[in-house]
Amino acid sequence: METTGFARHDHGACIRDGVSTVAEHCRAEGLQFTPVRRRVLELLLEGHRALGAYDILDRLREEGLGSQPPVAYRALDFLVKNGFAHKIERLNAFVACACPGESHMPAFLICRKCDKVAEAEADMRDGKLAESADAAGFRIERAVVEAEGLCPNCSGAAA
Amino acid sequence: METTGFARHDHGACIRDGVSTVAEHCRAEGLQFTPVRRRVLELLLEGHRALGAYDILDRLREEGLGSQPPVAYRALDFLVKNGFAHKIERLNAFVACACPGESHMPAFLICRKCDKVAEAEADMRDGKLAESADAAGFRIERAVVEAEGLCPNCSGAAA
DNA sequence: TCGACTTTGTGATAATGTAACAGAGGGCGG
DNA sequence: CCGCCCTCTGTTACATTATCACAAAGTCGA
Repeated sequence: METTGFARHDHGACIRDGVSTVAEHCRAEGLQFTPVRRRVLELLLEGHRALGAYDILDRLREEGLGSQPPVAYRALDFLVKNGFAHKIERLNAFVACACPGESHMPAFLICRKCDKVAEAEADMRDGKLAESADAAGFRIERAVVEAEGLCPNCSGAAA
Repeated sequence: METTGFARHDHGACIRDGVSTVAEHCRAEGLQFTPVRRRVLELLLEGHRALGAYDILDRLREEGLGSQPPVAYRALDFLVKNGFAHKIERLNAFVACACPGESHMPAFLICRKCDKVAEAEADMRDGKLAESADAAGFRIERAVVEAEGLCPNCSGAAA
């Protein structure tokens, strides 16, 4: 999988595609893609940035879609549980998934300057960590992989 | 680096060594290894478990070493900043570093049953993630790698 | 001893996340 | 059509995690 997000691309299509892909998945699996959930996904897709739950909540409030924390958290839980979004633990924030519905071990590249987030494939089944875990008899079920640094745009502009 | 923490070992020595190694580093670098900081490190070393800031604070309070959140957070900040402890983002909790003072890219194996945490070496400079990052022109500076699963002890006992 | 600096004590508050329960709405068998 | 079940939503209250600001105390070298 390639790391989109930093590269220039047709972002309007990016949002439309993301939403429609998720909508289709929901239809296929009998999940309810309600207005709140759709709107939260759209917000997450805007900008490939991680948004805090309260940022989301503020936007929902402005739009009359809900005003209390549980509204935002429930929508986010739904998206995360079904693989349509991910939580960035380091930032206590959320991003839309780059390939919704596909089961995968996501890794994230977080730019510390512009806060954009790109998704990459981690696949802990190879590499040193897997060896260490095997050696210790540890069974990895999930993994959080979050790399922080400078994205190509910010790397050139200012070190 | 091997993943101690799950293996049986002389834990008394483990704590003593951890504390004295850090003490020495502090002397060498002119850092103040104050009673609060020392005690927090000891608490973290007890059990190879991640402790929340407020767990720490409760213990400090019992012992008359401080009663307000900033006391615990400041000691933890000191330990983390100087590489004597790490924060586990997934748990909002802290663990003592397994090899204090050495600069490294730590990874963590977190048992979801007994909550023990072992430290391993991640080294993002090889593997798929590094390739993806390179391809995207992203410069990785730090990385959070936290694997969750079952440790050897819990894996045998109950799946 | 003085002065600059670091560390600690303390109260207040911000930011993030949950529990619990009542109401709204939709599908479906009767 | 009715009533039931189930999911989703609205809302109050609260729990947990983390930071700010400022004063007091300690450390250390000149």
